Amino acid sequence: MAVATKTKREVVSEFRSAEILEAARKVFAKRGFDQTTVDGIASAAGIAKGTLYLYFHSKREIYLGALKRDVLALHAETTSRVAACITIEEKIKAFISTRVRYFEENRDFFKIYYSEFANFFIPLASAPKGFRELYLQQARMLESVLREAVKRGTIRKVCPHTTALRIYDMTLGLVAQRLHGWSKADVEEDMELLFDLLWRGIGTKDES
Amino acid sequence: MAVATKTKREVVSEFRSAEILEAARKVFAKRGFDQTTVDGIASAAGIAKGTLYLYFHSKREIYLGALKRDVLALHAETTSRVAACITIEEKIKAFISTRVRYFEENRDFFKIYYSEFANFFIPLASAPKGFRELYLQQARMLESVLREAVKRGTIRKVCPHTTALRIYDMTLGLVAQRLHGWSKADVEEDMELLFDLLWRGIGTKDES
Amino acid sequence: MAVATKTKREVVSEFRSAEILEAARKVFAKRGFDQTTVDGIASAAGIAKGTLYLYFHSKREIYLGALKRDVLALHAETTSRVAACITIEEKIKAFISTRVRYFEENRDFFKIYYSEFANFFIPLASAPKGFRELYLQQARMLESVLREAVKRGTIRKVCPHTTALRIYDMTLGLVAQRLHGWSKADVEEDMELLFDLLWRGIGTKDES
Amino acid sequence: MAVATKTKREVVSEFRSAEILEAARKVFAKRGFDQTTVDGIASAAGIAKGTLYLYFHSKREIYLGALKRDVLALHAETTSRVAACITIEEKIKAFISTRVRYFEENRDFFKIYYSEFANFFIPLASAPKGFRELYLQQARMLESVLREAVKRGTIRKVCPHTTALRIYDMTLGLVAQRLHGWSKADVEEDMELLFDLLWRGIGTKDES
DNA sequence: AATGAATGAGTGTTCATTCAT
DNA sequence: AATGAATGAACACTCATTCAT
Repeated sequence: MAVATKTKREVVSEFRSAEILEAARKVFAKRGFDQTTVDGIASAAGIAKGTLYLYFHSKREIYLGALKRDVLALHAETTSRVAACITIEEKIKAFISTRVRYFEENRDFFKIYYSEFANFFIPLASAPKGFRELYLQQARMLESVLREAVKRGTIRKVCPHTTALRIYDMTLGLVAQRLHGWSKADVEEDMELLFDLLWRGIGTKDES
Repeated sequence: MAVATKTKREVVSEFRSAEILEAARKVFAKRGFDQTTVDGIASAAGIAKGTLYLYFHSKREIYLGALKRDVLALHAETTSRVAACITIEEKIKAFISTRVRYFEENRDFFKIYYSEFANFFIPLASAPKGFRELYLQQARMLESVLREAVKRGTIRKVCPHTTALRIYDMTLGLVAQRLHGWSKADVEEDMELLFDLLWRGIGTKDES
Repeated sequence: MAVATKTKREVVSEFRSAEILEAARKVFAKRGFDQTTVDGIASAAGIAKGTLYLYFHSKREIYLGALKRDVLALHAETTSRVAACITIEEKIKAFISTRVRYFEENRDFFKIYYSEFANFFIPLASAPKGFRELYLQQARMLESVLREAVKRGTIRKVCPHTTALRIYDMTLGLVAQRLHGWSKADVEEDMELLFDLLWRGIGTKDES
Repeated sequence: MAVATKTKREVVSEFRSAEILEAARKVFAKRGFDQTTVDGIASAAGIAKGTLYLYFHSKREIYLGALKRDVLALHAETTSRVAACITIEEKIKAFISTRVRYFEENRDFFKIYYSEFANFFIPLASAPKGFRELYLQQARMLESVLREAVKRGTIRKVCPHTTALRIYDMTLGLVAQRLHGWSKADVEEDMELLFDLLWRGIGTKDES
């Protein structure tokens, strides 16, 4: 029973935490870290300010919490979908589409993710310690996919490291520009164009 | 003589402004807009806080001033170098190399530029009014270059708009990752790889 | 119980507000609006500066709050006491004595009231919007008393408007000079002399 | 020649001082002491801020200077005009009319004078040291006129001290209300009514 | 567990005064 | 004498965090 009680408490607690993080994500996405007030988060979450501090130790922790779950989820999903593909072509497509879709469905998350990414040189008060590494892991995963493909001769001898980073950049950039409304095409088309550019290059030699 | 005096004052004034902006750029690059204090800028510039307000009306104005000159300079230089090239190949290379070099030589500027770029969805207190448009102009310039090339058949039928944005993304990303120390190659090599990826694609068909 | 709790909170809150206003009145009376600092009010009230802002939105609001309650109380009391009298003689005496006594008992309030009154041409940052009207109301009330008396022939045909203003002036002046220590007489005597001057004039014709 | 030069300098200097004070009076009358900036005075005077400090040691000194000359002039004129009259009736009329006219013609001065008067309990940063005495002198002058009249039996046995203060109050009040636009009558009529009230009282006994 | 009142360090901006030219 | 750039203390207001209830 003690176990049951504890479990129930934990469940309730986790539920509350999740609620708070969801509210926080909205506010952080709209205002950024510095312009977001703890009061704002509290009222968005519909709870008292003091209550926040029962679940998190600081504004910074809330921020990281709001990022972390999604980052992990996104990375896990990306990794597993890429792994599930067989050909290099499919793997790259999976990488791009998983990320783009996740971001499209979680725009608030994207805004924070992207902002954080761009602010890595500016060690924000908000800056997580091991987050840099976390972001990099995805590029590394893609990198190893490319390395394997190069080794097998499935693609030409590109530098897996920099190429992975370029794909990473373009994927993020694609989502960003879509959010800005700079793209009128639908997601599928945008992703197709991105992949096409990547896969075939812009040379004239063998247009299909 | 009146002219000389006036000129002298103006020169001194402009010199001071430039000094302040240089100091401000450093601080903003290190801490970001919100975490930067006016006191911090003042002491970095080696002047009293009140003196700042003789040259700028607000922290925001200092920030924009710190961005604006370089943004305009970068854009002007990019545009003129691209225009000076004849072939599409050279034009794209010029676009990439001008920007990458400028950023490499003005790292503080890059940090602010990139951060501002990534925070466009988050209308920061610092957010300039027409800055979004300014950034976009560069992509548009590149876009028209691509459109022309497509029309002439110099490159295959890519979408000029999205392709331009991709190039923009990758260029910024390249610099960002170099600043992070994620690239051990020298700039030339990194740019070459980027251009190569862009130009030839990652397909195996005609490796040289 | 919910009601009780709410009431308790409200009571505490109102108590705090009142405490703050009382402290504020002292400080404003001693230093005037501009020379009073919010820190000064806070420390006079024995609370932290931030706490002030839980009860008032701005220094100005504190200032107005410190004035308003007493202004309303004074005006209400004056009006009701005057109304309770029957003869014009009693009414005027009531007007004078109510005001003089209230001010004598609330000297800090008087200083602010008087200062505000004298600064009506100088639209202070502190200047309330409808306060001018509020002050004027009292003169108008007295004016209508005088008008009625003139109509009934109880007093001679004076101009009710200007006479009311003169009485208003002299009443304020009396208190002011007493506060300055320019009068050695007791309040009753001072008021009696004022009324006497008013009522009989300074002519020699029918000295009693 | 040395004398001449010095004199010339002094003349120029006094001329500048006067110009500054005139400009200062306008600004102080419009904004009050605290809300007036030295910059504001300088630009109203059409000179550089630093130049002000060649003629005055502080903002406070400018303020006092802006008051002092007029106060002395007003007091001198009042005293001389009252002295020039023979009957008590004329003397009182002269007291009132001299002051009212001076104020009507120097409204900026009045605003400062009145404001300062009302702020005597609030020892403003602006508060002059011997100014209190200066204001009081006028009342005392009038007081001795009244005392003499009482002694001679020209007026009834009023308390000269308090009566003088009442006349002082009403005179100031009259001007104040005129400036507020609360009086539609012309100056002469307003003064006549004031004197009439004073002289005959509001009793019904001997209406004329 | 939940609250929200209380705190006080921190910030952008103003402005009287000084001083080198 | 005249200037106006430079100064830095001062101030209103905010907000992350704490804690008594």
